[in-house]
Amino acid sequence: MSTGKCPECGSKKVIKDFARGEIVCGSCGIVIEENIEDHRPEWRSFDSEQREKRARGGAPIKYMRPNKGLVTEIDQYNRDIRGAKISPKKQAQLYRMRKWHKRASIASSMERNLAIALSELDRIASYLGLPDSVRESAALLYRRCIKAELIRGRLIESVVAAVIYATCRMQGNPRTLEELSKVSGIEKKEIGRAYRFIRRELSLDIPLTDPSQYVPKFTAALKLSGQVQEKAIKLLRKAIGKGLISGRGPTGVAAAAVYIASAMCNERRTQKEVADVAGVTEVTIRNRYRELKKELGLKIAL
DNA sequence: AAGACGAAAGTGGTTGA
DNA sequence: TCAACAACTTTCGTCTT
Repeated sequence: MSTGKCPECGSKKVIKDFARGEIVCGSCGIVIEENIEDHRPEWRSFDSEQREKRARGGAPIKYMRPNKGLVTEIDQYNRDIRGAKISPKKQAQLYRMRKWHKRASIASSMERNLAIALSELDRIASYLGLPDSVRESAALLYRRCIKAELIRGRLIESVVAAVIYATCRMQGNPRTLEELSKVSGIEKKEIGRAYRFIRRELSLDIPLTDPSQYVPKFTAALKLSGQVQEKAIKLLRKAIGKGLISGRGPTGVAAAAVYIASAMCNERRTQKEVADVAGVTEVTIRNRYRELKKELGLKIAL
């Protein structure tokens, strides 16, 4: 193995040439080792925070993810496969080939981007069981993002997730950032950031999420009757009328309403059960529940 | 024993200077 | 860019069923 010392001449000038996969002695030129693997990360980092985020075990990302590694390249060395120099005429030809290859790549990068994005979009959509209408609108929205050049500098996946998030909300079928994060593998804040960005740049008009939109999901997950569902939505209507929900997380409010409604209909669920399906804590339910009870003057036997 | 309740301290994100 | 801030979570002790 590479000891940092040349076995032939003893010189310490040992050079790792990753482009050729060789370890050579910088002094006498002997090849110490052939076919070495490049253990350098395939990413660059600009500060320690990034380095921590990107460092990981396993194979380079480009082999784990389809499409990402699939770019053809014409390398920069004017040599044939045996390493011999090639004629000036051929060199000129190679130069032109490189040039046009590069141009063609850029022209098709948009197409490729879209292709990756659409397959990812489809994957997430089926994972979340979204209807075709959502997929269509989401795809359309993504195309708008490309046109407006909003993708550059962002992971395709995070934009896709943001687009789906936005579309779901616009169609009154909201998903939480949590859910998107789970199926896309992108961090919640990253999706949120991308979402806010495209909403601003495309000036999308997306209203605040109405808590009652979450109610059917929660009641279904808790196997509660339609009666409870209606009751919960009625409670929320009143609460909204009193301006009780502004600034509150919609899931928390919805969860509290479901909790109250379940108790009122004698189909009681514990705070913990409701909290789990809603993705909030019991404490939050209690806080919302307290507010609802107070403001709506509810008398409930609990 | 399990659930409900609430206080206090901690966390991550938004906002306004 | 930074500090203040609101919403939410975590943790923990107490009370109720």
